[in-house]
Amino acid sequence: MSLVTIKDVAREAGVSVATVSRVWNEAAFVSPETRQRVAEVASRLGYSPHGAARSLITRTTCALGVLLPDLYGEFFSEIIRGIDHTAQAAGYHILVSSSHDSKDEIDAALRSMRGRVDGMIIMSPDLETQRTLHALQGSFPVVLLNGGVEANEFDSITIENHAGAREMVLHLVKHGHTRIAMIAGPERNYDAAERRRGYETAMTESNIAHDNSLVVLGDFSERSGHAGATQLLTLERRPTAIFAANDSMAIGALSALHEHGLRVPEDIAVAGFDDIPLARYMNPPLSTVHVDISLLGERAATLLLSSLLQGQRPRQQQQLSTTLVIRSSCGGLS
Amino acid sequence: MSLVTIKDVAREAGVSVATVSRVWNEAAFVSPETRQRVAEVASRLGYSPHGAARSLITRTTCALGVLLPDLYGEFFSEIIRGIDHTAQAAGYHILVSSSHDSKDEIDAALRSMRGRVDGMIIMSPDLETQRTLHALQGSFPVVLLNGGVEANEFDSITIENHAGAREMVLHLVKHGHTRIAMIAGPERNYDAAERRRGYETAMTESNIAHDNSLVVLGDFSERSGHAGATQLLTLERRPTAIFAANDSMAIGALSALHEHGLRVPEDIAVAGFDDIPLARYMNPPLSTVHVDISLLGERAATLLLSSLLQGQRPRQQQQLSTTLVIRSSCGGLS
DNA sequence: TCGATTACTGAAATCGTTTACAGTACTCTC
DNA sequence: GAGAGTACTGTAAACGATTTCAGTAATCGA
Repeated sequence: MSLVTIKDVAREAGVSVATVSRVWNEAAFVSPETRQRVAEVASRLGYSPHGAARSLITRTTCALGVLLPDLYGEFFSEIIRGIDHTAQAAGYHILVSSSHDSKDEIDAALRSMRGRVDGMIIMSPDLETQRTLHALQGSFPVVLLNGGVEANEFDSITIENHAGAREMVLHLVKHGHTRIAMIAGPERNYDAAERRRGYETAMTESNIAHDNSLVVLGDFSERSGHAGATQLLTLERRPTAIFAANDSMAIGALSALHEHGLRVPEDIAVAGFDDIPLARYMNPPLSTVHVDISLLGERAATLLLSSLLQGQRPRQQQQLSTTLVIRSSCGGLS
Repeated sequence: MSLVTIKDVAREAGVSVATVSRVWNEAAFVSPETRQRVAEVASRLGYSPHGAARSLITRTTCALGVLLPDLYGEFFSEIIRGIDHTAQAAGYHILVSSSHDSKDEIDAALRSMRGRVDGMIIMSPDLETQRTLHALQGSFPVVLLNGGVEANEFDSITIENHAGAREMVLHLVKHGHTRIAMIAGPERNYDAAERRRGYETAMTESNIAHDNSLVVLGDFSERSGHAGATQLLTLERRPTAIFAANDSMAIGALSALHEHGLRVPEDIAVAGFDDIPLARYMNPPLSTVHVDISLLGERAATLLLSSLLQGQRPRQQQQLSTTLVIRSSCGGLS
């Protein structure tokens, strides 16, 4: 693979390396014959420039780093998909690294990506790690997903977690539910915290007394949703609706309810958050707060690319809006 | 980010760049005082070595390239997850690139990764592109996922598609089904072709006359599974079981059946392939052919890493075995 | 015919590292 | 006190590209 260098091509074609480089980059004036000959030799030898060497001198790698907390489920695959599509269209690669929760891990990942990427997209919903990022401010083009850092330190895109959750809960209230349970996400997770806050806001606005036993904690996995719902069913006064902080947990909850012989939505309503592609194929189809996840990735990549091209410019904070998608799992189709 | 170089550190610490390099790589003898001083200056200046420069001289990038057909759904997120975990543990990064179907796209992706990765994991189920890969043989460490290339050209890992599909269909037959439909995958897709072949083998072995109208084509998406099932329901003699070439399509099929008011498995049995994490949370829980997808990724990464370390060695062809997971969607729990 | 312009090409510096090689300054050993 | 080792450190040559600068040959206008 990396055996044939620009020198080989130059020697074989009887020109200097400079000329080969010029042919390759279609830069300056090269006579048609020379260009032709070099191109021919290059393709015969199977030459393609060495990325590292190139980026050493051009000071650009044409690669974006992507740091994610963990690669699990459709949520992350959709994000990566969005980022990759946008990056690829602009001729960029993406360097993915997952499972970075602790400060040290993030630090290490950042260091080891130095000189390999032109900028980074970081999704670090854990509230703890925000401080690490703080230090890094300004030294490197970064786009934050689901940050929760103070405004204008970084470019960032956040989901309208609070508004979306509030809206869904209000919808449930509107359809007569008052005992609405929530399967919340990890406590230290920013998105989870905001969604929970949205739930609480809606409950308060609806003058429903707060009942702590109605909120159980999950970790965004189907398994934890299943466990959460099971726990809720043991309550003396059973909730009439369950709002899960993401679709995976909602799906786990659905399955737990079925196991207990409960009908959804007749006996108990269920709603999720994210609208992963599978949500509409559930039985019953899952009502959820729609987030265009892949768009989230696209936006992040676009933002990062624009900041690479434009250099210094004011930081941008974007919000990704959510919409209610009412299917039949919450019984509020009317 | 890339402002502070080894020279800066050297100057600041009053030593040569060689010494700094030695401290960093913990290589040769450096006096404790010097080491201490250099380390202190380095961390004060926030130095970390420039990846490109480093890999230029060391001729190693500590990165693996991953070429995928498309990043969609849990299947791919699980694969990437498996690869990333293994790579990370070995101190490697992964460079992901998706949506490469045509020969030209794969070519371009391969070229542009030159000098940026030490080896590649390629998943190119399309039978067409196999020829492109052929050309590349031997020039670069490559592990193929779901290949279908002739043995011993590359390291490869393939799923036991044929055996798994056959086993599932035999299971359905054993439970009394004779009109078994299949929602197959894309025709030019290797995995899809093998799974279909497994279905046909099982039908033949069971002396069930082949009925072409029982096989409809999908593209591995939920949507196409939904469409496929809908189509099958229009048949005069309705099938009593549907075997989908992957879980996403099976899930789509489930949803179509529910919409038509059919009970699963009482009216019609459904089975899938892959056992994505969600399968068990379906309603009813989906019977499927279990594939440890994340292990597939891990194995691929492990294989590639070992070939990087060991250099030339005989090619390895591994098979990833499948197991039947009978849940209630196919009614054969007994 | 001469100088200027144009069109093309090559030599060499550069990017930020690693590493072979060549010192230097000790400490031992006899 | 000479020679040999040891422990450390610096110089400089790579790695494979890009790019500035200068040089050459051909063409052109006067």
